[in-house]
Amino acid sequence: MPDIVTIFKALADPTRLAVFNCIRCCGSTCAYTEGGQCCGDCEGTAACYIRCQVPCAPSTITHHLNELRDAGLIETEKRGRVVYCKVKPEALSALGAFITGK
Amino acid sequence: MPDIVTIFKALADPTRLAVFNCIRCCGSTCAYTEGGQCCGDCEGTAACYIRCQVPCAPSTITHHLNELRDAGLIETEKRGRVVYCKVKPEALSALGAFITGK
DNA sequence: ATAACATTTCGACACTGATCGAAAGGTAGA
DNA sequence: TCTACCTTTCGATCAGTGTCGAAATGTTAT
Repeated sequence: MPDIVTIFKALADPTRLAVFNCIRCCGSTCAYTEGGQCCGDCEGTAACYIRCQVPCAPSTITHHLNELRDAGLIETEKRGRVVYCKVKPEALSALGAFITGK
Repeated sequence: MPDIVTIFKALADPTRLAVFNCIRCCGSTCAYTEGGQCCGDCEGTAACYIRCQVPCAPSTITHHLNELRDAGLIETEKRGRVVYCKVKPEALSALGAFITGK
């Protein structure tokens, strides 16, 4: 269980926060490269999903996904050549605990 | 009203988070340099309070207090040569809104 | 097998920011 | 006024990290 500073650090970059929100708004699972079920922009396409929402190089996306995973904010699962992500509710619980003063 | 990334950034440093927690645990007001009412370590003394809890140079404390204030996390008030700080509940509310998904 | 595609690794670069010491600015008390 | 004290400003240093392109890895389809 990562500490609260690590969680804050993971969310303290605008690009990475956008990636996190993107994963989050897809519901429980989110295809890294499949057409999105949310926001509509990528609907039906097979092009990169997150990259469409958050324009930056693929290697940068990988970097941010690693940071989010290491902070315990998301889980990733690789199926074929596509990575699926979902938010870990425990991390949000840790944030909630911080707000209420533990 | 500062955005959520700014708030995360302000809390993403261990030293600054310690400063914030120190201010927070004093209740609504906290003397920067007066003896503390919490934690006990500084009780009765007139020496620097926050610096006793968070050992670093005075200029570093000033820097972190500025960051926290600019992020809307605390309010500061100078009375004489002493700075008094208190947490702004609105900032914690903004964090709560992020957790619940706005 | 070969091509196309999704992702990762690696190296490099630029920028941000945490930290300190020295000096300056204000304030309270002798 | 003079002194002691709390705080801030300034400049410098140094580590961390966000970003990218190129190359490598692994997977699916032709």
